[in-house]
Amino acid sequence: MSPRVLDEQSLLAREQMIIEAALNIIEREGVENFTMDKVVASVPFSKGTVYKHFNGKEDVILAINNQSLVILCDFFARAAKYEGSPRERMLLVNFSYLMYSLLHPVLFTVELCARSPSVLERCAQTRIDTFEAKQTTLLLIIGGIIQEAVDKQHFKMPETMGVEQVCFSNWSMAYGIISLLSQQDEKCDVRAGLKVERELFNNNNFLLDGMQWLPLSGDRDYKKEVVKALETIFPEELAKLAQAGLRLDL
Amino acid sequence: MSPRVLDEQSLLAREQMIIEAALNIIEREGVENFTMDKVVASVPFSKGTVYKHFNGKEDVILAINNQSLVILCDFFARAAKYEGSPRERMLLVNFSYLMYSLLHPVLFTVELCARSPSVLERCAQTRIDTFEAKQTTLLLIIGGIIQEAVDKQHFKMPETMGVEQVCFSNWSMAYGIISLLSQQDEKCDVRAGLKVERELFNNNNFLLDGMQWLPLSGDRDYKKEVVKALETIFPEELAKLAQAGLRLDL
DNA sequence: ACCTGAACACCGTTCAAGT
DNA sequence: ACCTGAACACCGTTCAAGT
Repeated sequence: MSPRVLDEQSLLAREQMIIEAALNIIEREGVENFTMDKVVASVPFSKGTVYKHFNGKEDVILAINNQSLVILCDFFARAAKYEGSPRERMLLVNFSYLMYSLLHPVLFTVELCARSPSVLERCAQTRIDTFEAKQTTLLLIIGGIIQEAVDKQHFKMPETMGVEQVCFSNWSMAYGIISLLSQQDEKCDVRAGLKVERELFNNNNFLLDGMQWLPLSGDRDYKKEVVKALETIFPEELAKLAQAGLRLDL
Repeated sequence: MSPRVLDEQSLLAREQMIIEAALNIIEREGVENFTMDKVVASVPFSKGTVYKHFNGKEDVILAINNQSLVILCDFFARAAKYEGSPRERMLLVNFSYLMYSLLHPVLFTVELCARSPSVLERCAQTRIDTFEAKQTTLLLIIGGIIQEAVDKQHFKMPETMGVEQVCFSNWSMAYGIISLLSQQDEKCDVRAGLKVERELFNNNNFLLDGMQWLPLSGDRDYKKEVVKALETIFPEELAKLAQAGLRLDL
């Protein structure tokens, strides 16, 4: 009898089951209470099999994050293809990141954990490679908008910078704001009076104005434009947020 | 015989010993390998005593972070009192955060961990309060610079914003850049071509230019000023970095 | 009043034994 | 070739017993 070799198909299916089981646990109990034992218990395979797919618990967390990035990527793409000036779409991409963090708070929390050094250091290199690749995809969407702005002469690239650097400017700005303000549950001094959507809007305008990316915020009512555009791009998502009592207040 | 009651003095001394032992372990083995067992083994008290001081492992991590913030606070203060325009000092405060992350990479890593939701959720409320308080102190230093810029009419506060919001703009910008670029060890696509000091410098100028905070970057050679100021404020620290092969390349 | 460390439940990971 | 789950080492946390 020839040795049966598992086809890639079913291997992937199994991996997918594990990832989904893990996400379920995290959604019910929080990342901080996530364990491999619980995963194994809620999946029809043994520990050994689970460990054949994943280096360990941290590796599972990164795997979840890698999947989440597909959702985020879709958000980015929808924002990027909106018809509007490049600058407006840049703003919209950042707001799509915010939408993502609000609609999928657990996934966003997983992302924050996945990025923390103590987790990343325990992951399989191939999974880190996938993570990097997905991240690059996201940055390329931003890069495309920047390139278009340059082509349309809305924006003149500073001599000392490349496209990747302008990408990173935008991304790190949004990441800083959203990650620092996303742990909203506590009643804490520091974040009092800060509204994530407003800070994101303001900072984005400052940053792009500082880059001289036209049209400047003084010449356009970006607030109105963003509100309108979001309703076009994310109608169902906004409804879902409103249902949860969350309303963007620009 | 009257029951001996431990004075606060020795309680604090003991807590300090535990914190230092923990930091030692983290410095040797990394946050990801930090355990309470190891702490107890390297300290002359029993498990029970350690747990009398700390809610658990995460609580110890936050305690370390709270202490580290004193060092960071000193860095901020030194940058803030440099003689120079408010805008220059704002830039310097952000660079002092960068200096801190380079000089104390382990402490900065601990900060990233401490901020991650899975850790924060397990800490004692009083320790979280201390964390918030220290954070507020940091933001107040930034706030003082902003206030001074307003007083000197270098900067007109946007009508829709308060001082805390401008503080947060600056802080989140620096935090986003430094935290995303600080896990430098891996050879990863995304961060290729990005230099943390340069991105921080550029983004800060964009942000402040966008805010119309005078003097604008076109009217001043901030690069030269920052280099000179850092040599004045952090001479020993820069030497230590250079010794480690790290040189700020603006 | 305070401290100790044994004890327990749980977790991560491995690998010899099975099919 | 692949899977299983017992086994092990370690970890976090508690608390009855000691001083």
